[in-house]
Amino acid sequence: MGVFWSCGYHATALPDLLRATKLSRGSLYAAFGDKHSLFLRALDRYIADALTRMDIELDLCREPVDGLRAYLAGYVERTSGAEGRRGCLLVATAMELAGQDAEVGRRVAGFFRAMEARVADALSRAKTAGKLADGVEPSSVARILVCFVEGLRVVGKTAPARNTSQATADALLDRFVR
Amino acid sequence: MGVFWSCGYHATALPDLLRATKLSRGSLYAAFGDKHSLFLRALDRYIADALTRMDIELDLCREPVDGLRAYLAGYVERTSGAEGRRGCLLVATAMELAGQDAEVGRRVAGFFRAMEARVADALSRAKTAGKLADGVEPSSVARILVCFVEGLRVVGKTAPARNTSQATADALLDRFVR
DNA sequence: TGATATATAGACCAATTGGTCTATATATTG
DNA sequence: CAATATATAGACCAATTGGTCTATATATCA
Repeated sequence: MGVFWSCGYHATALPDLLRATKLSRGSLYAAFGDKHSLFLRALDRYIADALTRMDIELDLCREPVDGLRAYLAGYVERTSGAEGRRGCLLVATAMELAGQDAEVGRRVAGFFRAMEARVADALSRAKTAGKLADGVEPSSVARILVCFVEGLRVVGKTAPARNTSQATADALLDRFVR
Repeated sequence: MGVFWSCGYHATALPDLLRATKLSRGSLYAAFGDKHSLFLRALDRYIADALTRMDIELDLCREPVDGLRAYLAGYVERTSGAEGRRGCLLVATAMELAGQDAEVGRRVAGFFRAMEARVADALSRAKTAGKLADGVEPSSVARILVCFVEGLRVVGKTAPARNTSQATADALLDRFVR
């Protein structure tokens, strides 16, 4: 997964994968079929990891607004400095392959849907707890936040300062919570 | 430019470029040096186009808030349906190359800076005109909007409906203007 | 131990990559 | 018209691509 993450699909060559998996050519093809299948497995793992992390951050037991803060803080962390420069396998894949490769496209779309649903759920809980500003619609704000964090990943490629990104995320969320 | 836009840097092969430029191999190399230089030229053109378009949308003579609405509407347009699925050369390049290729990295960072400056300027003008909500800081909101539109480009790869994206953009801007 | 299954290294393959070069056309110009 | 400059098509190149296959180790197990 790491190689695809760092280099992207096309720029990852077989020798890179052999080095990373410590497998021989034969074993790799026996285990995964081909490069594309292996990539799909890596992408699935990346997506699963991201969603379980979200589930932790937006834990149902927690104050929903605290969960959203944690969720945004996580993105700030991963999109600044060196981590930011490394980028995101999902966003890179979305841009590189989602338009042309149907199997990839489905996964990418599914991820965005799943992420949006989780954020919307947290916002709904915050709303019933009376923590949202007037006229804030969970489903709509969920879409805003998803776009925002994915945009952070893009801008993160220029390795921005953590403080700046954190302040930006705070400024955004503050318009929705009370 | 179009080929790189549709396919990305690595996935664009020489024959594609020959077909697109209607040049012979020799002429292409005589004119541009190599694939990388040609790509840089395409990227520069794409960036220049994007910035002049912004300058039109955010025209100084216009009401600044109207300008911001036009700017967002333009992104909504380009990130939904088939146009959305095609994606954005700049975002794709940011994800594919910005981390590894310094020349590309500089251009990408420069573009984000230029875009943010333009948005911040429009917001400043809106603020002095008393059109912004209380406590809205132009520089901070500019960063928010840049992240948002770049996020739109990412999510746009799944070809979302125009109405949804437009409603999302409206909901966001409405939090900042009065 | 000896027999068998599994994994390894790496030779090998056709196709494609980015890039160079030359012989031929096609304009341009005197 | 002839002479020259320019652009063309496409042969050619070494390197690399994803992928297959075989001979050799290395375990596993009776």
